[in-house]
Amino acid sequence: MNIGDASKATGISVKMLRYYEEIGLVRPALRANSGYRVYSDKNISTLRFVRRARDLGFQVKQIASLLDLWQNGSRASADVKSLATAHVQELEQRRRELDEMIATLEHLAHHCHGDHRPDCPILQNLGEEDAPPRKPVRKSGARPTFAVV
Amino acid sequence: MNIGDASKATGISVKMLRYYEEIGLVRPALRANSGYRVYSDKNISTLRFVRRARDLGFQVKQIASLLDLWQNGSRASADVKSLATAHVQELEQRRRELDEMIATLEHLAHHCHGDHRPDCPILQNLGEEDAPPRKPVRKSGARPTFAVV
DNA sequence: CTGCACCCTCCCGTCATGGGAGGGTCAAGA
DNA sequence: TCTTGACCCTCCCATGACGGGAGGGTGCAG
Repeated sequence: MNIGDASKATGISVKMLRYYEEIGLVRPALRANSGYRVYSDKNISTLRFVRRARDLGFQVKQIASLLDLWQNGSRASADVKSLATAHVQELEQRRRELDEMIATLEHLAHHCHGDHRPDCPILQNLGEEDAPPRKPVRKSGARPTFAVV
Repeated sequence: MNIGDASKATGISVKMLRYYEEIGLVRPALRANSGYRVYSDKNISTLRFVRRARDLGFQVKQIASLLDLWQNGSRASADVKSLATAHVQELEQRRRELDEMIATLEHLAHHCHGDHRPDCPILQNLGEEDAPPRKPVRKSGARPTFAVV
């Protein structure tokens, strides 16, 4: 199987297949004499695992850990579970943030008549003076992930 | 007001204040003889507007549009509203995706006993063979934003 | 043999943000 | 007056998870 077939089989773009290899998430594929990457069924199922984890919003580093656990027969399920629940908590945190934004915006939009007149509670709210000064710090948790989030 | 004070007053980091200026989101601040940026109260309130919009998950380009509308007395509230509701829909899309991930993971984690034994439905699920082949395409909607997403 | 689809590497762009080097400015205190 | 330390400046690089494209090789069908 060449990389294009592997892409179709896994749902991971060709670019990403090469990238995952480059960053060491998966072991380098074997090469044909031509230099083309060659994928085995085992490679494919590993990659499929990766895609699924990615679909669940795991970051590449976490996927690496999951892969380790997956391939290590003597793992403890507790390790997997804690990884998963930690991730769930992060997702929930992001969801809370989204909820807040959505609620605020829907509230404001609901009170905006949305016609030719200029007055609009959305802009009024954004322009108010009482801004909660919130530190210019944004280091923990909630980092951007790939597209899906 | 120097940039550090502006940062404290707005909750935007010094780095970001310079960045917003650089990309043209806000007009360049005046400079003192020393070369230091000097911020007026008006500058501060504009920046506060920016931070609020950012807190609501708007991207920089959208914030630029909002700023235009804000500063343009002859705007139509309909324009603001449509911008806002489009954004809400995007946030809702992301929330749906999060919901799906969370539901799946919680379900799996719930059935994982999480002890010393290796068997674990989470890994089993990720490793299953029936992966929905989903195209390796991810171009529309759902792009990563800053931290909060 | 030609054409086309595929593959290769290498480099750059994205978006919002932080980090740090290397150096100038300013005000308070000794 | 000199020093110290807290600011500020610009410039460049890194992040994460991708995509785009140039420039060139490979492989197979007609």
